[in-house]
Amino acid sequence: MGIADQLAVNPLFEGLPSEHHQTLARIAMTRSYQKGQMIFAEGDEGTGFYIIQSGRIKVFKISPEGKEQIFHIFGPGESFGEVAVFTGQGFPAFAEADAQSSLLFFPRQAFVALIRKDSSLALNMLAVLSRRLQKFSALIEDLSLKEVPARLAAHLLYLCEKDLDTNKISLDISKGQLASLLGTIPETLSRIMSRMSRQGLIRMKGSHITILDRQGLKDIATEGKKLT
Amino acid sequence: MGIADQLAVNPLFEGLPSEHHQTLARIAMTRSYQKGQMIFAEGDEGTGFYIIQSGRIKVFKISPEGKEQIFHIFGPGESFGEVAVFTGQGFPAFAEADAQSSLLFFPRQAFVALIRKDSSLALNMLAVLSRRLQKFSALIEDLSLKEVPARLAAHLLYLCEKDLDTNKISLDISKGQLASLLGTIPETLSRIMSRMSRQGLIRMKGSHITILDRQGLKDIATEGKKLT
DNA sequence: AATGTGCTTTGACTTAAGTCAAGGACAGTT
DNA sequence: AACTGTCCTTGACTTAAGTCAAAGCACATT
Repeated sequence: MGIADQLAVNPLFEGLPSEHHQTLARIAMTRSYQKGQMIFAEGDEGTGFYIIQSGRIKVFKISPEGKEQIFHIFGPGESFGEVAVFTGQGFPAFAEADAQSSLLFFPRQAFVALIRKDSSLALNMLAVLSRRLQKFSALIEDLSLKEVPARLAAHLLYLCEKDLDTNKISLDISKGQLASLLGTIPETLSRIMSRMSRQGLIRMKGSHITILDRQGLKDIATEGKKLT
Repeated sequence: MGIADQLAVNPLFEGLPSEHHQTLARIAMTRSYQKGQMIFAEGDEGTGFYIIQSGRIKVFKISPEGKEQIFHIFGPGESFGEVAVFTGQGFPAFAEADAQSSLLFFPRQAFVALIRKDSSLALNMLAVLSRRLQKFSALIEDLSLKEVPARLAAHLLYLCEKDLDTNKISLDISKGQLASLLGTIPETLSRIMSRMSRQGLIRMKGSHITILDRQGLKDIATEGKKLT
């Protein structure tokens, strides 16, 4: 499948005339990264943004003490680094390959020129950023208003929605990373997971989790119900 | 000053041809709100967005227990509620007038039609949303990676940047609201402020704060230095 | 000046979650 | 099968920040 065909099915570019997909494919540059390799650092000049062809990218910040908060882990088809393109300031966070990854890089100038010409592209980009803003709102809400058990419960239910009708989840990230994604540390996550197991809310076996009591989790996630 | 003239100096609309300001002024509707009046609730359908002519708007979320996290307090010239326009989903938070306010409401359909025609408007909107995303990133970072003293120190320095060269700040919101903005509660904020006073970092007199040791605050805000 | 109402501060206490340190479990390699 | 490194779990302890309750203050109104 050519690059233009990949772009045609991407939410950012869907609905655009196919000659625009051609143009986009021409300005895009393919870049490969090893697991653990840094893509950009916080403060780096935002010379463009990325779309993931394959692999997985972790976007995060680091505290002075070295603790890391993962903002999001992006997978194939998703884009990141757009914000710096439009603010003209540096990247607001770090990005690192979480697995061997292949990315498409869109240079800023060329992309902005395109967006100027095609207002559908602009609206698609507005939709993508707006949705991200919503995600961030939810994360802020969780971090400041909810305790770790609630955040975990919400996250498990979220993961479960993807492959609905089954109650089995297989984590595709390490528990340490999950902890960072939830704004906590591995020890705390581990303790809370065993409490949830003991209470019959979930069953855990390595990276496989089965949800046993959906309602129970929902109560903890949204109703402020406590986990004993 | 007519509405079109106000719009011409708004970051969202600057640089646009003046006939577009006319058009925008035609589709905008003026709405007034009393202090404490709700503008929209979380989940409400996003039928448009707002620009503040005068007054002050608080955008926030509420936990099941009733605790509130303020996302942002917007003042004259700023816009809010855009996200729902582009995601097509409901508003992700509550908005309430924090003072008697006069707003301009831009209905979704008409505004999207305009954005379709004018790519500069689209790019301005992208810049506004991107900057908001950056702000949110910073808030997430603070909430998960930093303690309350660091958040307060950063906020004081931020307030101070606005009216530079003087070290005096006069809070235009209550300390309770400041606490909520920082993701904490009034009691905790109060204690930390008196610790900062005792250490000679700030002087406090009602809602007037003087920064005595800028570097000291900076160390706490960014270097993970502790407040004894 | 007196009263009341809504912030703000302070004190004593509780609690969620982080730190430090020690074992386990597990996967891949030799 | 034994080894090695990494990740996960558990336990004992510390700490930041939240809760509850009681003053204290300040400002507006009568």
